[in-house]
Amino acid sequence: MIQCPRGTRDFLPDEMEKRRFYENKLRDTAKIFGFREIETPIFEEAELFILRSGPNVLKELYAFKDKGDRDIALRPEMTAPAIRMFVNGMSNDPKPVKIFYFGQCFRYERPQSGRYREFFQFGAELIGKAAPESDAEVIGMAASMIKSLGLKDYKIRIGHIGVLRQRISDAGVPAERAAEVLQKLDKKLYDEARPLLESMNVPGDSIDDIFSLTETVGGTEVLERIPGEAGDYLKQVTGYLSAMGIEDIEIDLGVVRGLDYYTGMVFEAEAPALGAEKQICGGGSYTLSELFGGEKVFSTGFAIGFDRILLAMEKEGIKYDPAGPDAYVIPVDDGLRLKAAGIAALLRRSGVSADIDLMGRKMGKALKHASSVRAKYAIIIGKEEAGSGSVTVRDMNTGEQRTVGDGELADFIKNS
RNA sequence: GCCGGGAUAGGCUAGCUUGGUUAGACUAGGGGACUGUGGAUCCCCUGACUCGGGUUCAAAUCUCGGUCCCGGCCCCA
Repeated sequence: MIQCPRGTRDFLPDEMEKRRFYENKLRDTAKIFGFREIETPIFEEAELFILRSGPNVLKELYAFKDKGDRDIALRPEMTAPAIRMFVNGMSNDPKPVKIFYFGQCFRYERPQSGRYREFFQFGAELIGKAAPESDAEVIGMAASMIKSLGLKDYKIRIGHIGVLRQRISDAGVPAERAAEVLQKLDKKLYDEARPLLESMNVPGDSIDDIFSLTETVGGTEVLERIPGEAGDYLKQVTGYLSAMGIEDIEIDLGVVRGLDYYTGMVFEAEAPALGAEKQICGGGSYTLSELFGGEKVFSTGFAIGFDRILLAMEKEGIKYDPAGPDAYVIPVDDGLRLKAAGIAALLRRSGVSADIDLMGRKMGKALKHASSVRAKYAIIIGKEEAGSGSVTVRDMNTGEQRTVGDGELADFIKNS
């Protein structure tokens, strides 16, 4: 037997129906916010991702040479492709450009719960503006998406990478070593960060100052403790969010987010029930287009880990019930199979989902089968009714039956 | 990449400690009891020891390695 490659999954019909249902909830929310869907290739030139994330991403990239000796990589995320697309084909579109995408991404990592080698991301980018108002629009959409799925136990945290970068730079950390420091701070590894900073001749009171900044966590009231522009900026962001009715957010200047290209506001959402892989959404404002040969354009975006958020919903007991066909057509005997095929076709032409017995089952077994495929109605094609151009319709929940003329059948089912 | 725990029909499992019947049950699927009425009951059938090597008269069981899953570390764009 050949199994799925490590870290990949098959989606059986019940699972697939559920995924489509929730994907479409996310799409609907994005459209309501005025975003439009795009699609980019599943593989790109490896260079694209190296430009965005640095050469160390290579070890977790599905990268290979194609037959034309091109360096290709399966996409590990979709922000870089989206911005590449913007630079190539949308840079003169009216601003802001608001786009969203849904698709699979690939990372060569050790799989565990909520982490696959092939996984699905839903993301959006607002390109052409980075201001409190547009940042709030993006955060607000992310929050609406999570809510639209019905997830209850989650937390959204907003930070500002600019203020921390500035403080580190002011303290005398050379620019090329900032990432090292930020990485320790992201994990709140103060015991490791302190000697690191000391080795860069950062004075002790500056270190304490940096640490306390990353510990600025709480409701919007902690914004009072953030001096200067960044504090004002976040105040405005939360002001807009509040006007949009979004209050359940936390300020956390310890939200660092790994990459260099984030410039200001950053945010993430987590579902605590998921344990180690609890982050379900991450984003912020950035500039990336200039790396791909375009003009420098400020953008704000985020991505939702679709697999993880479904997992979190499952842990909360959110159930999805797959639907069955509206009608299941059963001929009473073999002489009526042609008529049954005609009735099924009639229903389908009218937009009623209709399944039909193809196994040659007898009445009893056929009804049982209709029940197990969750049909709403069984359409029984019998000799007696056939004479008068009608069929028997059985409500599979109540067991009630009535005779309906062939011509009225589709409307009868649609209107029920 | 590192540490640890697992894997028995489509699903859920018994058996493994202490090697020895035809690998058992439940569920599912197909058929029948029942020739035009389901979710009940009964009967029949289908269907599994993750893969490969080793030990042994004999391996689901002991052992080594691979694969995959799970928990944690690293990473997490």
